[in-house]
Amino acid sequence: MSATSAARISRGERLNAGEKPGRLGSELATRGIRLTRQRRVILHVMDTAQRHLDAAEILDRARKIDSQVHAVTVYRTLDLLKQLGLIDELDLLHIRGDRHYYESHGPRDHIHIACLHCGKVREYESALFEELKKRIEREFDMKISVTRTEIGGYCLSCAEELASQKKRP
Amino acid sequence: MSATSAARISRGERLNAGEKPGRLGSELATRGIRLTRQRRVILHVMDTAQRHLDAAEILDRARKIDSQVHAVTVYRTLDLLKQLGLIDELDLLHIRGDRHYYESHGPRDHIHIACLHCGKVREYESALFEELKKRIEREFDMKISVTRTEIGGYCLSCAEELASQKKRP
DNA sequence: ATAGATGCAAATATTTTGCCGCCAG
DNA sequence: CTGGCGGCAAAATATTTGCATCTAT
Repeated sequence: MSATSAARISRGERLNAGEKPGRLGSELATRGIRLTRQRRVILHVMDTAQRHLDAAEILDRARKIDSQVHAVTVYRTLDLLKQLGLIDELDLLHIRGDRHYYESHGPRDHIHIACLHCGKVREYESALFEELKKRIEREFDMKISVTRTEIGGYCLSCAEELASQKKRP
Repeated sequence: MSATSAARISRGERLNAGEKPGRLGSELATRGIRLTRQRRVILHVMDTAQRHLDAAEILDRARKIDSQVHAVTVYRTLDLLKQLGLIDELDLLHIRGDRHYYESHGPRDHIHIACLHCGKVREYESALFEELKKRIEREFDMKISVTRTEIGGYCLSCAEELASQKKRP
């Protein structure tokens, strides 16, 4: 087709050609992996996300930046990032259905703590958990390469809400 | 249809009418939940499983006992058991695709430790993990009702296999 | 120039739903 | 007897694949 790249880019948030890549982009560049226009957009979405997104949400946000991004490309890019260990795939205890959620993961592991009622997810880093991992590596003769810990319960405000509903339903 | 229950039951493993219910069956009975023929079969499969099964595997095993069991019923029964908190739904880090795996869960939590190469899953109970949960409950003012910890790595034999392949591919 | 990416459509895979007849309690 | 269940088919959802075309390097 004859449209230029610029013409495809929406009016909202945009990615300048010269913009410096985020963490994920740098990682791919380091490994000599081709950085296409679509990948740059998807990586930007992942790099700047403030919460866990599923594939459809990633697609939505990517399209707001560049309407030409396709669902298939999102899936393929997520696969690539998973393979490289640059993102984690979470299920968050299926609180909101069976979708998968993705997060760009930094150098440290963390535990996901989710409220089963309001769905809010908090993160928690813990020396105790690091200790647990070390112990498992020793006892099972195994080098751990990925961990996923999801804990569900009711946060204080939801617990109160539910308790008061129980009194007068 | 006019076939009797007995006629529908296959020649292999079978469930006698008088057979005492396993843990899951007792739980449902206690709660006054109807125990149909199909549920009995599915609960039996879950109660006696020695490893994590996905829905299709549960269906297969159930059909070996009673060929009339349907996929829909398996899904509905699994939902029921999930709701009641009698089984856990695992993803096992998607080692083997995006299916869900189920296990009847006893009184204690355990951590799942999976080899990313051979797919073997081992379980691990840990006082350290219990301590971690207590600490989280305190720090987040939250009553934990479900946890899921999945740890992936390469077991000793797979690590060796992979290392030797690397030398001469 | 060319290996590797993308787009599109169609195929898979998995799980859910509506409706009706059936059965456990 | 009767309200909850299960069967069936069809729908909904989510993800993957084949192939032709395009593009980043």
